[in-house]
Amino acid sequence: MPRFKIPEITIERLSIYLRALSKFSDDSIISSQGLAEIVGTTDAQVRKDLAYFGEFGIPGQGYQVGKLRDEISHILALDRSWRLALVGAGKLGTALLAYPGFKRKEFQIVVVFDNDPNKIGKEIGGKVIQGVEEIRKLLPQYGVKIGIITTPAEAAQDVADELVEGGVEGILNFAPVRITVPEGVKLKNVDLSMELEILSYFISHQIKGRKVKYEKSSH
Amino acid sequence: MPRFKIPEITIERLSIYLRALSKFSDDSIISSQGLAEIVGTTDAQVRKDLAYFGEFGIPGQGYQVGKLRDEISHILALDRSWRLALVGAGKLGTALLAYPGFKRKEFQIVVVFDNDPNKIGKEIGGKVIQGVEEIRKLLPQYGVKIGIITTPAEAAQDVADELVEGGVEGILNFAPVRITVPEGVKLKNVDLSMELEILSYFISHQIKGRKVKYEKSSH
DNA sequence: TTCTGTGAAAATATTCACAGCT
DNA sequence: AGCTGTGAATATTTTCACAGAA
Repeated sequence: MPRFKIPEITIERLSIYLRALSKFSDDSIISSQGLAEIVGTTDAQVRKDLAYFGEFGIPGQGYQVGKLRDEISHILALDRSWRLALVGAGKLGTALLAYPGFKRKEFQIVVVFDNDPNKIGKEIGGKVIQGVEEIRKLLPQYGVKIGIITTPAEAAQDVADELVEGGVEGILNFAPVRITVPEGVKLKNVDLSMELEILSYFISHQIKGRKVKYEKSSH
Repeated sequence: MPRFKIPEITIERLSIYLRALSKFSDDSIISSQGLAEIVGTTDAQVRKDLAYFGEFGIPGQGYQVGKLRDEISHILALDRSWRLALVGAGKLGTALLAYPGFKRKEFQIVVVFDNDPNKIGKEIGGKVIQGVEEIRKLLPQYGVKIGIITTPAEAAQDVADELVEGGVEGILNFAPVRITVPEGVKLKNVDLSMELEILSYFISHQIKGRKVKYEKSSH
């Protein structure tokens, strides 16, 4: 099995498998086919994805759910606790503070920053909002390794730079703008407009499930 | 050029190209290489993506920004107006109502639903919150074609079913659960936890930019 | 027998490299 | 001279199909 250069899509699927497994009891057994059906892929795909990392299954049986969950958690490094910083205490930031997926022991938002003097010092989700100029000083103190950007587009690059200065190793960017980070920092953009635009494309090109040929707008 | 079966990744990139173009004036010219550098891909990739849909460039020159923007907008069906329904008037829903990417003339949230009797009848973002049992009746009246689910996980599948009954052609699901929809309805899951888990994986496997081989947790 | 793990084959996606247009 | 559009070559990802383990 390959040791690195695992495609991101495989990691995404591991995450999906993990969620699907949560519906089963630890000591139950699930086959690659069973798991594949739940998440909408093929049995071969499931086996290939898992086989990158080891031999977790029992031939003739399948995968023991509890063990598989532990293995995937370990692969995704979810058997540790990540400390996160949230920058941008607006509506989206507030929503994320309450989002179930962000309220897990593996991912804890431990500091919140904003640049609005009216917000600084106030509490949000149990955290006192800090000024953005404190980022690079406070991140090491809080042991933050992941930063979440929920600022307006204009501020995003500056905030990213500060987060990098503060020593984060990963950034989740919700601001609707592409930002750049140095090598060695992992950046994930979550672009909500893009998702809508993709829907827009597929809806208008798949009307009634038919294959519709593309029509040029001009010439 | 192919007429259908365009990979989703190409559509994603078109969306990214479109955003990158917004920084330039309509009558400026940009080369595939210039665009590629901004969005972090290759010139060949840009040309290939665009060539699926037509010949938009000028050999020896590049692409005229205004024209290219119009063409991509047309491909993505952004030269029309989509009417959306939002189900789940919680924090995330409220945040989305205010999200810049969702406040464009192309995408208008025209109705909001919730199942909380305390919320129904109240206003949010200028819309009166309707009860979820009204979904299938009201969607056709409002001309809604896209539904956004921001409910808790438990409610998501039921809501999706209602949206489908109401005639939506696309669903953007923010609930942290996989849902299923019939053929002909396009589903996009936005899984915020997954993004964090991917970061978790890459950070812990790329420490100091080194290739670190994976260590099995057992055996 | 059933289902895993995995090479080999097939399908997709990306990159190369260049003819031809401006 | 410079840059597009595009077949051909590569590279990557998925699927097939089967030997071997339980």
